[in-house]
Amino acid sequence: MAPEPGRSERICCAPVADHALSAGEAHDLAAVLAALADPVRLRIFSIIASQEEICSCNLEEPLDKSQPTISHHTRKLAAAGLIVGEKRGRWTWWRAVPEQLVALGTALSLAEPVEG
Amino acid sequence: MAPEPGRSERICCAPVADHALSAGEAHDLAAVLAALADPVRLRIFSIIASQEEICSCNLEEPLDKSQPTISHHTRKLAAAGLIVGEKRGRWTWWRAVPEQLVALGTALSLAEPVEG
DNA sequence: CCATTGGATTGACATCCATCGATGTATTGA
DNA sequence: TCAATACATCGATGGATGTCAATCCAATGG
Repeated sequence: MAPEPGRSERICCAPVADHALSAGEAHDLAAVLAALADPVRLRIFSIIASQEEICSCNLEEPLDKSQPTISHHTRKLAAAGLIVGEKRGRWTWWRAVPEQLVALGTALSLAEPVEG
Repeated sequence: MAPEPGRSERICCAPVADHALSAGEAHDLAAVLAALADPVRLRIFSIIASQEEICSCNLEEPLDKSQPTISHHTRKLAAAGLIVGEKRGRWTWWRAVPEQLVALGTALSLAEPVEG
């Protein structure tokens, strides 16, 4: 389901404010942040994450977006490792990946208050 | 220094995965995420946040970007409430706003593991 | 085998955005 | 007053992105 299954989008453990990020670190972290930096994707993710699992057919109506648009956004969220989809019968069921979200929160957290 | 000083970009305490975000909540949160969803801005922020304070003149060289580009990015980070600038003499000194980063991390963290 | 349905893909379009050269503005120092 | 400097702003440009209509594909059910 994910377009790039082998691609490692795992976020490293280093908090943003701990040291100056390298170009590579910034690139990887920005990719995951970009996946959430859209109101529609953020709502899609919150709907998926706040439930056990949900199929795409239940996303169009509350978000008032077309089916291709929903498909486009779920694809991006999956590519970022934030959700995973499983095709059962005719429907695709989406689940959130809590580990990736927690890793993102950790990466953004201050290691310790900047000593002033 | 911040282009929209009165604009409230403060992130609410509600984690993304706790409930389905409203359009307004998603809009506000996505705006802050978008500010960090760029490799150059992420590196700028990490440089600023990992030091006490720093002036813009020390950002161009390590990032290999032009002065207008750096100014453009610092403006966006400031608009998102992630950094604040203070003009002292000829230089503008930038400091990170830890509260906003912590608030972002909180908003993204899982409130509690989804009960299966 | 065929109609239906969930949903991915394609193509097109409009918009946003990162980037930089050129220029403007304010401050410093001579 | 004038040159130099730090930085903001403007205008242009190329690339990325959100959106949807049209289409294609796969699975279901008759």
